[in-house]
Parts: sequence; C-alpha cells; structure tokens
Amino acid sequence: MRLGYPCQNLTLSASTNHSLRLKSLSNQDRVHDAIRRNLEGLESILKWNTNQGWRLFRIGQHLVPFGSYPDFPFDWVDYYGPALERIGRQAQYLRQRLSMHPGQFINPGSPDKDVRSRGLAELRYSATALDLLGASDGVIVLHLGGAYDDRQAAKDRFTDCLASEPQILKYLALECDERTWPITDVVEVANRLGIPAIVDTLHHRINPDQLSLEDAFNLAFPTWGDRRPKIHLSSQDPDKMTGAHSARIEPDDFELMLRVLPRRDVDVMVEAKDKELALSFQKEAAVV
DNA sequence: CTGAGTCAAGGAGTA
DNA sequence: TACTCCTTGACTCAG
Repeated sequence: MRLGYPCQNLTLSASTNHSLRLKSLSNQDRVHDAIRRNLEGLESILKWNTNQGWRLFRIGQHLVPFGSYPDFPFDWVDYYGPALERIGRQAQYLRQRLSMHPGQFINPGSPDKDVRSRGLAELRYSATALDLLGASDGVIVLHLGGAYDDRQAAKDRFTDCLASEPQILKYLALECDERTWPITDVVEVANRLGIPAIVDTLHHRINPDQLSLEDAFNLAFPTWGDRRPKIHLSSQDPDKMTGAHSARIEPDDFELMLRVLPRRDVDVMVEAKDKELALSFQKEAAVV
C-alpha cells in the first residue's frame, strides 16, 4: 500500500494551489508569479515525499490558475511546458504518482451545454498538465455531479459528453459522492466509458447503496484492469455537517479499510485537513 | 495590523 | 425565492 495527500504540504508551507482573482488575470506578471510559486511548491513537495516514504500527490487545480479559461493571457503550454516536463521527469525518478481533481463545478452531465463545455475545457487542461508531466500512471479524479431530477438522463449525458475524449479518458477516474451517486452508479458509468472507479471510504459510508465497504472495493477494483487501484480515505469531522473531512484519520476508519481491502497493491489518497501530518501514524503500514 | 467578508465555479438541500 | 454547504488562497475593507 502506498499513501499520499492533496495539494499542499503544511510542514514545508508549500502549496501547488496559489491563484489570483479573475480580475487580475490580465496582469501577466501576477499570473507568472502564481505559476512559478506552484511549480516550486510541486518540486519541493515531491522531493520531500520520497524522502518521507509517501508516494502519491494530488496537484492543486490552480497549478496554472484559470488555465482552462478562453481569455487566459498567454500560451501556458508553450511557456511552462519545458518546466513541467523537467518536473515530471523528476517525479518519475522519485517514483511519485500524480493526480488532479477538478472541483464540484465541473459537470459533464449538466443539461446546460455551456456548463458541459467549460467542464471539458477544465478536463482538457488537467489532461494537458499530466501529459506534459509525462504522468503515465496519472489520474484525474471527478465526481459524476448533478442528477437533475432524472438520474438515467444525467448518466447518459455524462457518458456522451466524454465518450470521444481520449486525451481525458486516458487519466479519468470517477469517484462516488456522499449524496447523489453511490459506487454502484459510478462503476456503471465508468464501465460504459472504459475507465476506473474510486471508492471514497467516507462518502461510501454515508451513501452505500446497501453495499459493505468490502463489496464496494470488490466492485470498483476490477475497473482498474492492469493499473494500480486508487482509493480515498477520510474521516468525518464530528463538528461539521455529514461528509465534511476531519483533520486526521480515525484509527477505526483506517483499520476497517485495511481489514476489508481485497489486495495490498493499492494507492490510498488520504483526504484530511492536516494533509501530510494525517499520514504519520500510518507509517508502519506504508510498505510498498 | 488583524479579522471578517467576498470571490471564482454548479448543484443539492433546506427554510 | 433565497440562503447554505462543499474548498481555499487571494484580495478588500472596516476598525
């Protein structure tokens, strides 16, 4: 089992998610500044991870802030491609598996075609970043989004929107959510698109569709084929609404996951507010 | 100077 | 209809 965490490192005070206000996007100096800080953060985090034994990292979606917007002020692929290729080679040398996770605003299943096309742009931006990084085992994690009072139509639109997007599908994996789409629906859509499905342990507990966690793993893992499966591990914040991530992982949640995992060559993305600090107590289990 | 509020993005849920 | 939540760093503004 290998472990990782998303977006930033609190120990290093490093982030890959520096951004700017949309109003400042025309100020190229500010854009370059944010990107440079994100690339520096990424490089230092990857090095630190390998030294600590952590093997996964999710890049912040603002790596190139508003990189998917049509009025982005310059050709970021041209300008930062060489730097991304260099950092990507380093990531491979350090054996770090990279991922990205477009937010809840990315909805390929939306009935609104403008929402769909903005979503496609964000997914293409994410895939291009992973392409430049040479992340052959990279993953773009996405939720199915809304149901729009017609679940079947929403799933059909989602599938149709992405069916002819090989650049995106190469990386895309679909994750269950705590409210609308349990792992059963996610696996169904993933199979239709020929892509993998991700079980999130907290989301699954809240929205299980009558499946045990073990059932959910057994349903999702075959969608990965020869690729190494990924799952998400998180715990409920007791003071916040259902589904909110806590600062650390409850030992019980970790132990349940370990007990029912059908195989050990799994990558576990730990989603916790304390980021890399939430991984420490599990170090003894992080055996490659 | 600090802390509170707003902002980019879409949808679901509640009152 | 209008509000909140999901996330989080940037930025504004009141005090």
